[in-house]
Amino acid sequence: MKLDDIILDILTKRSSTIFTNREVLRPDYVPDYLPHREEQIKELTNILAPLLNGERPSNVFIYGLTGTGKTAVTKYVIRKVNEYANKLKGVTFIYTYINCRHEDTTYRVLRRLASSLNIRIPFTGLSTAEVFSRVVKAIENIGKVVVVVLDEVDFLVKKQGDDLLYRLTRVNDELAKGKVSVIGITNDVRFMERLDPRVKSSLGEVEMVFPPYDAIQLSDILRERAKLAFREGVIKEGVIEYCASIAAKEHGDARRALDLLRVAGEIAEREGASEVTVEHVKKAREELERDMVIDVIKTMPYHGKIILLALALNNGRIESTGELYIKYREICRKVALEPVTQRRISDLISELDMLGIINARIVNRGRYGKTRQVTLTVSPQTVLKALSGDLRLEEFIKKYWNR
DNA sequence: CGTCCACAGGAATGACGGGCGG
DNA sequence: CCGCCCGTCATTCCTGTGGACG
Repeated sequence: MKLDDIILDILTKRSSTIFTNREVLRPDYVPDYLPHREEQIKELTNILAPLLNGERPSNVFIYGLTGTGKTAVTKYVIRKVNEYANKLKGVTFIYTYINCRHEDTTYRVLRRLASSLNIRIPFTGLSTAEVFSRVVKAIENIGKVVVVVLDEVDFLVKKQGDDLLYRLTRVNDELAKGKVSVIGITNDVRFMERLDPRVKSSLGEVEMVFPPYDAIQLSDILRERAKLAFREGVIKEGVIEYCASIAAKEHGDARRALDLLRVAGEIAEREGASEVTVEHVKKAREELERDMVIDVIKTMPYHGKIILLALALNNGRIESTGELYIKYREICRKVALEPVTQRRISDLISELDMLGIINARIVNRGRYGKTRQVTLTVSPQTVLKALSGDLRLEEFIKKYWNR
């Protein structure tokens, strides 16, 4: 085959035999139709309606597990309100969406907010107080309502406290012209308990709860998207239901279901298959797990990796923090690395737990103390594979595991 | 029924590297 | 270029705690 032909071949294959538009399966895509969220859409629209007249809507606090449509509904409603307002009377408000998982410090959140108000703030170098006052000044100058959506706001509060929330919800007192309205989104059940009562009352002017989807609702969502994403007839019988049932077991997470469907499609395409089958979904599940683990491991501090290694070499389960610490020290000795303290290990365990790669359950063994029982949520093989990117550990694994 | 285990996890602090304004 | 501020990793010291054991 001539090179030209090869290139042409690849390019034509790109116009996929499986997908018509895979973008609609991506987690940040906001569809035009959100099944089973009519109630929430109505309620939020009601709350935000005052924006049409340039009035400040109540602060809203939205709670719901991951993949229950909190973000999609919020973005959707704001977009609609904005379009409608623009048509009717021009720009009546400004809004900014900030994901606090990525912008997890007061400073970074403020910087994001600032940039949506068209003021430039350096990466670092200024005090947060200075940035805050610049933002306030900008809001004053613009003189419109600013809607601040803080997604996964628990990340911010966990790290930096609720100071920023307090000040944002109070800023209206010092402003003559502009106004701020905060929409906080979280999937942490116990988030509200940790807030200062003053913040609690102002942020929670209105509270909304998004219940998880059940398997049937997930199927509806998937079918709706599959219509847009796939060529007709490529999805085999039972595939959608299978994705839905997996996701339903994992607390009704629609994002998870969509990921499974998308990756299954990608695998089918890679294999040159003409249909997406249940087998593809199974493979997709494994691939997603591997990707997640690799991602987490890459961004873990070195000693976190060693903890995972210790866990993997112990069949993914260890009965107490103390025991894990001993195993950890053993590995450190063998790879000639200075171990960190148990206190630090404790934090690393928490971090891994939060990321969902391990399960750390607190158990009370009475006379024998209180500790955490740690279980890997992914297969040890996956961890070992992910870890083999590291030279030092790779050598260790070869020596003590693969013999 | 009080003790006391084996930790959990908060608070304070510090070393270090990176980036910006001046 | 300096000084300031930040985020990250880590240490030290600490107070809190559910329940089996004596």
